[in-house]
Amino acid sequence: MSGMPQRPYAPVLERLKEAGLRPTRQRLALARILFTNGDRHVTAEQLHDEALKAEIPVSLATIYNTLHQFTHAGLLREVVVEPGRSYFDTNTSDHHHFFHEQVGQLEDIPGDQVRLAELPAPPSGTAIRRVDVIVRIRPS
Amino acid sequence: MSGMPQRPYAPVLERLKEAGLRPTRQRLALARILFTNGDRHVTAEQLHDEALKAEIPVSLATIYNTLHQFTHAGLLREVVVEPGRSYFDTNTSDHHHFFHEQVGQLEDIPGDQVRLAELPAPPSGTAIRRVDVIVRIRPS
DNA sequence: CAGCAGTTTAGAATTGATCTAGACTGATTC
DNA sequence: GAATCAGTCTAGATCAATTCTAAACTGCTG
Ligand SMILES: [Mn+2]
Ligand SMILES: [Mn+2]
Ligand SMILES: [Zn+2]
Ligand SMILES: [Zn+2]
Repeated sequence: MSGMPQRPYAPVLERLKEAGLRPTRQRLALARILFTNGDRHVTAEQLHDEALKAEIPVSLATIYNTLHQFTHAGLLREVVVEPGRSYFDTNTSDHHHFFHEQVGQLEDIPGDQVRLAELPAPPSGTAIRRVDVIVRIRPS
Repeated sequence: MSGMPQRPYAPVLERLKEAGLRPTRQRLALARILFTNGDRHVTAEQLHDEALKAEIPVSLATIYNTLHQFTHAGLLREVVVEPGRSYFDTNTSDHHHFFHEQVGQLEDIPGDQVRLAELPAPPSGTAIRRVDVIVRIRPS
């Protein structure tokens, strides 16, 4: 047992380099957790727990640093749906979200499934940076 | 100087009674600040400051209590746009928002100025509780 | 392999919000 | 109007998420 890691580091290493981020032990490990498991929406706390379970002792401060660096590098996108807690989205393409309030869980809505037929012009002197559509759902 | 207050208490008193909330000194004062100045988007901290400036010493705990009671009574609506801070909206009609990120300020978009032409069905077993559209803007 | 900018980290600090338990008060009853 | 009491208010403690700090560490480059 235990030869090479289940998942290769090469692709995420490449992503970090492209983003101009030094591929440190912690960043590599976190990038692998985040980017080799399909689209994800994680909180800092969740990622921290996962890292520790995967035997990667990372401090919470580094989790926050890394999440923000990845976000600023365009590898992640921050989504705010609840006061007091941020979610980080590995899907950086144009899309929107269901938010399951009881569970605190985000789910993608493909970008083409929400059409904003009409959108007002931004107040003069301002430009639109991003449009977020949050569809809040609950068990029925 | 100082006869009757600039703004009458009667109308807000009426609103409180209708909502089944006992019209206490603090609730009356806060309701007057909130509801007799047009549509507003305030944080707890902002409302607290305003109250103190208006010579109405209210504790921060009461500010939070009141904001939540008003929200649950349908007099206010909570809007989440930033991690770590909630805004309370005196406009409870169906509408959406510009959010000026640099300033931390919300601005109404009339409900009919955003049309969601297409909206996906909610995941089975769930129902839509509310749809929030946040248009994030910045100075250009 | 020396040097150093960039990175990580433990722990303290900050922030917005909530909780607690006791004091207060608006409404109701006599 | 005084007594009563559920509902309300408040100071202060507490909490959860996040950020900050300053010192140790580590990936590069020369
Ligand atoms: Mn950031
Ligand atoms: Mn609430
Ligand atoms: Zn997403
Ligand atoms: Zn509004």
